[in-house]
Amino acid sequence: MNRIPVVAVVGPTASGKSDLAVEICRRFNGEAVSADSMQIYKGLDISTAKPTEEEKKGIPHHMMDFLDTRESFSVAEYQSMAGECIKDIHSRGRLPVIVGGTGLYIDNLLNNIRLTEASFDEALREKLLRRVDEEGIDSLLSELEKIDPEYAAKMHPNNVKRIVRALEVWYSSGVTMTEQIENSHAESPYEVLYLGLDATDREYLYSRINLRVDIMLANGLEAEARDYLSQPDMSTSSQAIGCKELKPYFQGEMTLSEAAENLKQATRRYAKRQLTWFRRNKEINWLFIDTFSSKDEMYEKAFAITEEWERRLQDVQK
RNA sequence: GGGUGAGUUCCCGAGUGGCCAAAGGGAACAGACUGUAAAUCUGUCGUCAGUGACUUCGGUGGUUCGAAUCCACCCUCACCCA
Repeated sequence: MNRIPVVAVVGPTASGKSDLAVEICRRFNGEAVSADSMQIYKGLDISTAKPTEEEKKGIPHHMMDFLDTRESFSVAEYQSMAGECIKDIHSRGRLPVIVGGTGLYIDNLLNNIRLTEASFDEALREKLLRRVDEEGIDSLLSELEKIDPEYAAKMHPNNVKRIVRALEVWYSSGVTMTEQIENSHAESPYEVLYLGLDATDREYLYSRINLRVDIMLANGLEAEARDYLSQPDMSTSSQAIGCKELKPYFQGEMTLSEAAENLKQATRRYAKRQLTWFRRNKEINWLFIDTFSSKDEMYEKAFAITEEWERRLQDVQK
């Protein structure tokens, strides 16, 4: 079976993924496929740090800027939509370049994880959540122990979301979470080259984040947040870092600079969690942005790795 | 000049004679993660050797078998009176 070659540019926020992806696309005839749980939304241009038209340099960007902020979204939808994008780009003879910081989306997509058959049942979740309030989580955890002792053993009692989800999967599909995970490993249709961005000095990354938040503020983040927060009924998008941190300022509970500090901190913590996620993927070719004397030098290194990967792919096909 | 209150481990903050290396929170660091993932959860968090030792609670001295906790003086800060 011939796999579809895909380049994946991953890393924490503010590490320079978008720029690198664009350069890879320019050099290798590619198109970008965003893997970002928040850039899928329309609006929120500043807070989610979407690349501007100028920064895109004419490269098509898929899976970005198409969903209303009131709509919820999930990994499963991402996986199937992005999968279609990849197929389409490949069929046109171009290289799909996945770029983003949402590790879950990337892993599910590129490893071709098969999720449960059963679609998400909101009523069931509400029912289980109500039971948590009424009976306490211990009751649900011991129920899970009877159904799936292996998975239950890994659950901390505070981990309400995952305990509820495991029960949810069982009651809606008759499959335990342990079985589901075992069954999920399908063969991947992709041949992936992972390029990861990080910094040897964490402070270097953090100062880039701080700077970026200041730039966002200067570019009108406040107005974007005011506008966003004025609309009701948001789901997935309400979790985005950017607008919610400014709310206390709008409500007069803190100064703008205090809110900005919180926003920077939330972003730094997010970057750290992203790193934790990506670091366990041993296939990633890490590029440490603070070890290059210029952006171009870093791009050249990335190009070299990509060229070698392409060469190896061609050898295999011969 | 007088009075009152306060100074605790990176920060906030509890502790008012032994059970205190010192609650709790935050930050930081590390980890997890299978349909909410920019979310959620966990662990570590004075130092060193790892069931123990050592140095900490503004400073100095004292009381006591024993002090972050009591006493004296000093330093700093806040507020009040002049």
